[in-house]
Amino acid sequence: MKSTKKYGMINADKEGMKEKMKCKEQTYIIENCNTFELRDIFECGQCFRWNKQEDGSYIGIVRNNVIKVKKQENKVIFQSVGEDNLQELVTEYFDFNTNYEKIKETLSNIDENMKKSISYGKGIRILNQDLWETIISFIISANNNIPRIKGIIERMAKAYGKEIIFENKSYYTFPTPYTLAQASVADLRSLGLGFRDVRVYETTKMIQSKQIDLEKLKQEKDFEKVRNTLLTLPGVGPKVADCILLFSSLKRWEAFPIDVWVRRVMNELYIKEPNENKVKKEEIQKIAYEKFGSLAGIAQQYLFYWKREA
DNA sequence: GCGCAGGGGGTCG
DNA sequence: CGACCCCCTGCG
Repeated sequence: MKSTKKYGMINADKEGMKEKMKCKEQTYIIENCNTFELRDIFECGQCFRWNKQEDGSYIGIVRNNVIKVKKQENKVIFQSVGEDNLQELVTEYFDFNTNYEKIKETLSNIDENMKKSISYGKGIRILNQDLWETIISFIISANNNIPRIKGIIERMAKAYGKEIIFENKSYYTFPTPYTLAQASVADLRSLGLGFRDVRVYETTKMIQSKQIDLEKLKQEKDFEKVRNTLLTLPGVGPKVADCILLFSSLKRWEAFPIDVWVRRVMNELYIKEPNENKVKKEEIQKIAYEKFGSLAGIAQQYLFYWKREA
């Protein structure tokens, strides 16, 4: 592993502050990197701000940083412009302190289905994404499709985030609760949120005012308490709550988001009810815990990715 | 090519 | 259990 640092600049933010943010240009390389496939990580449905480039690399925005990732054989190369130390950021965000080889082994021993789905999505890692960003992103995901979700988030970032220049192109950070709270319902509607405008507006107000304190929520150990708190946010129902629990820095692998794809695959593999719509969520949940235990969320991700792509 | 219908990572009332 | 915004996609 090696790491280099240079210093560059990005432009001032949109709040009219004249001083320029100091921004590091960094590179970080991991050799012999197991369990890391760009496509598996970025296309398995957990994130919305990574885009494939023509050369096969991916560029994404993480906190106040733009990161480019490419893979060459067993080597992963990260380049960034932004505020944070790249090595620390990457370690946390890509969950490098977790041993996925071990998790895959454990799950593979459960049954043939898991074995197959893992060999399909062998490079998946569950990202530790910013809690606030994950909440808003998955509220937007309700009854929506991925290209449109991505478009909405990009427009929100462009309107309320900070600009960062990376390789002569502009990127925009995800808005903070404070900056997004300046958007009216009509502003949000004009960004294309549709009926989700009120939900995002009200959730933003609740978080910005600390009526719901995300920092405190991160400290809370009790799973059901955290989940129930999330469920008080407008636009957050059971499925969205479970996505937030699983894909954010809350990092709760016991969360098991059930959408139409998961229902389909769970029914097909384990329940075998002729009419899959008759299967109750509670039953799917129960079977998931019996089979996968505290790794249910990760198992879900392999199954979801496998069935959806195939 | 262009226009149009169908539907989508659910939530809420 | 139906409505919900609006883009994206696919087909004619």
